[in-house]
Amino acid sequence: MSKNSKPAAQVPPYLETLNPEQQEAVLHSGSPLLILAGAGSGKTRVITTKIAYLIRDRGMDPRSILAVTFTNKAAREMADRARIIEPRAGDAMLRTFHSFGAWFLRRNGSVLGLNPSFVIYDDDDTVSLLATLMGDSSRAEVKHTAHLIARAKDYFLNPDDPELDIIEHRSSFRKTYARYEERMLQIGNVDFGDLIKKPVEALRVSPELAQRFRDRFRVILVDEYQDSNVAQFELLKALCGPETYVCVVGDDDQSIYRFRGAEVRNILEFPDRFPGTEIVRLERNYRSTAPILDLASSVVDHNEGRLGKKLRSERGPGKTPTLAFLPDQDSEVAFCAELIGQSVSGKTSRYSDWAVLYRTNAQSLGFETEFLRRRIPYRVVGSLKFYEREEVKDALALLSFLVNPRDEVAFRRVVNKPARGVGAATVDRIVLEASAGMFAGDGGLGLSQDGLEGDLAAASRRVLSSLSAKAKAGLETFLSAVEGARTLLSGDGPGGEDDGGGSASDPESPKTKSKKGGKKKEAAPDLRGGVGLSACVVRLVQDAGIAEYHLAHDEIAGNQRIANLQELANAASLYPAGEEGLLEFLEHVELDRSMEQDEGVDDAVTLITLHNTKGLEFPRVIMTGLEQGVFPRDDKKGDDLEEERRLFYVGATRAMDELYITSCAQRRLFGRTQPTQPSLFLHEITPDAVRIIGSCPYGFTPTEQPPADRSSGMVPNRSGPINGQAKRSSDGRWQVGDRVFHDDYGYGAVTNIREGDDGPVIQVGFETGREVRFLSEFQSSRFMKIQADDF
DNA sequence: TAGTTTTAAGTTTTT
DNA sequence: CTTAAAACTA
Repeated sequence: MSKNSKPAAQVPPYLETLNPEQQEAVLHSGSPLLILAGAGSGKTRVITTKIAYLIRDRGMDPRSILAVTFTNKAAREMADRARIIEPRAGDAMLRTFHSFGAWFLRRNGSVLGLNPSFVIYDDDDTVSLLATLMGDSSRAEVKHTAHLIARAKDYFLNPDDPELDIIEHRSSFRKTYARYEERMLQIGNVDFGDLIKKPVEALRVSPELAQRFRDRFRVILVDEYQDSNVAQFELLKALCGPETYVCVVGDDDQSIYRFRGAEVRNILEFPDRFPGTEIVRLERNYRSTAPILDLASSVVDHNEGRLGKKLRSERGPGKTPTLAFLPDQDSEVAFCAELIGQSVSGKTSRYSDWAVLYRTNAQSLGFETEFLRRRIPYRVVGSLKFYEREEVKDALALLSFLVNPRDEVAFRRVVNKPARGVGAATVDRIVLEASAGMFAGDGGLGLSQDGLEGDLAAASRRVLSSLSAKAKAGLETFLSAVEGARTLLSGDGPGGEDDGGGSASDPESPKTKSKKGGKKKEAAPDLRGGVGLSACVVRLVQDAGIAEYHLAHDEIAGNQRIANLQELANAASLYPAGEEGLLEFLEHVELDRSMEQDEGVDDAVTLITLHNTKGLEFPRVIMTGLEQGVFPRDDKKGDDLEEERRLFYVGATRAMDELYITSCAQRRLFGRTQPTQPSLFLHEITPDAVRIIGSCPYGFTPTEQPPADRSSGMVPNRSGPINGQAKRSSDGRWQVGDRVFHDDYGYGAVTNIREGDDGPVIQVGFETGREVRFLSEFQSSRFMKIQADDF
């Protein structure tokens, strides 16, 4: 309704399929723009089209466009879709806030004294560092403090900021925060919060830098703006000059990241902060049928303090959502499996049409084991377990230390792993020596001139001579491992050709997979080093003894540690050799942990937390665990409760055609079964917006009985056929070819048996392709022999 | 001091 | 019930 008043006539053809509001949003120019986009209103389409339009019809240089999102998934999707409309969109900068911050700091961090080869500390690393600063404090206390520091950075608060009291008023916190910052600066690494906060500081410190960026980015688009925090707002402000075109997109009803500093006021007050803002509302929902939207709205309507908007379904009537009351979580899992199984075998849907939503990651376990048992293919989204594994973190610590020898956290983690006689006392001495080197006024060696400040490798060498023989030898092993990898990394040096490490320029990784040499007790585990970086990773992991260390554990517990290390090395092979490539790899690992585990399974049910569903859609959705204490969590009230309610809204509006909600009468928590109350949100649903099945708790009236023919099948008893016959597991000996079922790995067959030190070791090949070795007569609860006809 | 056993604690949600 | 931290022993 403004300057772009007659679109239809002059609109390019690719815009004609947009509705009038969407067109207005795409064509708008001249003033800041706030797009209030309800769920399923074609928001991503508008942004991608707008990018394409700016390039194609407004003659914008793609490189002058910056679009930021909150998740890597969203960034990728946006890039893909924009490129389809306009190939040159590939040159625009489409990144997450954090990835943009890292990109920025690598190039411009020097104005703050930051070395370009910094490593990004994750939450665990910051806790480790903080622990060294907080000496006698308990682990919980350290974690809490780490959280407060992260929060402070979200709010763009420094240790000396008066407003820091909002976060924590105790003065001891200020001191700890200050010491943490100081230590971080010495180490030369950054945490997540720094990726946002430091760019703002850099832009403020250097007006020339700010001007350069304002000249470069003429257009800035922000997606999911309702989840931005104060620091991100400051970054946006700092990047914007008077000429910059700003467009933010969001939905206040979908703000679900308050807990990590998201500030809804950013979107509520955007028009005040950016004078002259125009607002476009997208209120036509193309995703869900009307009954689904009715249900979602009836709950979120209970929130106060929203901008208020009315979503209309463009799809019209549909199936009434179903609310199932179930006795316990086992029934809930069975209910979902049954529902999906019947629908798929009845050919009314595919597995990939379905998504199971839950509040906490821990809830996925039950679904995983039952789906494995029933052979329902599934995909768990966003479980970042891989990078949290001990062996993977060890390998990454080695690589981090290689890049930044001042990295105390990484050093402490791996210098004495496996045990080499370098104990805590020795490590403390080295750390002290390193920091002494920083301030040493003794001109004796001129230590602080050539970049050796805080260098733990250099400090180690300095103390070597004064150590015991054992510690000295151990430390030398470690140092030479790192040194060897450094040579391999930088010089493409000839590197030992011993172990298939291969030259870094080997064009393809040989697929000559042989059996793992089992019998021999030789030390070197069979890791293969493929191309480029991965050769370096393998070399380092082997030389430093990490591979050997974890191989020992594999034999005992039947774990996958060596395989995981191999997987990490494989991931590294995607990056070029050399320090540049290594930095890229590490940054990717820290910033994008979503493993693309689409291993061939194309038709699979999605298991996902409610938070992770943002931006996604599925034909059929099951929201589980609608009980007080689970969803919402019991201590939630006020603003926090409203946020949980929005989370409900987000979950429900993911559904296109069918929505199911489950609630259990009792649930196991910490191993104990406890009675539960139905979620508050269930009470808030308009009674006729939902069809209820199962036994209703007090306070709920069934609107309709379930169809008689189905109700029995819907809530089956726990004893499946497999369970019944499989119990007699451990009688008799194992033979090659025996069928097994394992709670974690699923179905498989014994492929090899051999005598180990502690009894027979059997090797099992699972359907997923994994080969796992198990020791003797073991954990029969997780692992059992089954009969052929069950299989 | 390293590796084991015992005890306590804990699950939000994520870049 | 599972994991991490303290406590304990060889």
